[in-house]
Amino acid sequence: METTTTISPARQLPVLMTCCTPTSAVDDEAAESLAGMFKALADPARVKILSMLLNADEICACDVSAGIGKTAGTTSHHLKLLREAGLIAGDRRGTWIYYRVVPERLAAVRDALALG
Amino acid sequence: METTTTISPARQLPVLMTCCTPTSAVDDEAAESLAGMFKALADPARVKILSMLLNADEICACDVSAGIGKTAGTTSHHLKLLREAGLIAGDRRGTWIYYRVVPERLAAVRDALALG
DNA sequence: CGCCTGTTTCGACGTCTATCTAAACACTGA
DNA sequence: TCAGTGTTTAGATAGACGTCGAAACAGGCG
Repeated sequence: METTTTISPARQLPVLMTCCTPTSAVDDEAAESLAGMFKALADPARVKILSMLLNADEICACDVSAGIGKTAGTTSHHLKLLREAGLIAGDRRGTWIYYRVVPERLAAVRDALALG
Repeated sequence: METTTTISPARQLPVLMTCCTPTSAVDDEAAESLAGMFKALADPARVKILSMLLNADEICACDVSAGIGKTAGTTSHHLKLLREAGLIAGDRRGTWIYYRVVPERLAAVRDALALG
């Protein structure tokens, strides 16, 4: 066992970086939280939903099911996961529910991958 | 069933966008591929590994196990997943294997989340 | 060559996840 | 109020995933 790490401050970033220790970089809670956001995106159906939301400012939930080719129940399940991850938000207007992305939240995920 | 989507060209992006259809935005293969990259990041242990790699230019595989607090077998498993996703690359130099991130690949994931 | 250490693979186990059907809930409109 | 449509939840099932211990493999070193 030998530690042979090279520190590169220029590559450090605020989200995935905590300090300068070569071994452990993020604490357990941060890793868990970050992994949770990635997990919310780790499904083709949810990627499709997100891409629909990125192409249109907002979409009716009634269109999502057909858009991803899944049952209404399954679609509701995926929307719930994305909602719970804070990546999308929906509000009911009369009969239908309209969903839209939460840009700040999406930016947070993106920034975690920044290379400085 | 009624389609009530609003198109916003300014928000369209090259990765998650294919055309202007409000329902389906990315094809199945693209969604699958993108979801696969997110899945590779959808675990606290792998997030930690990536953050270690972002803080240091390269790290010895022998340090990863202690860094994430997992068995050698489990650590090898996670490194393999990250390697197969193309997010990290490792080369053997003598006794040890040194890993480093693949910036272009990481940037690809990041760009998929771009809001334009 | 044989030993040692680092790394990977294997087999197994428990948990989580995606998916469906069917039932329950929410809201609108007559 | 009731009927109809959109949405969510419940129950069930099949598959994927994380984890471990132990065995197998690989490369230095005496």
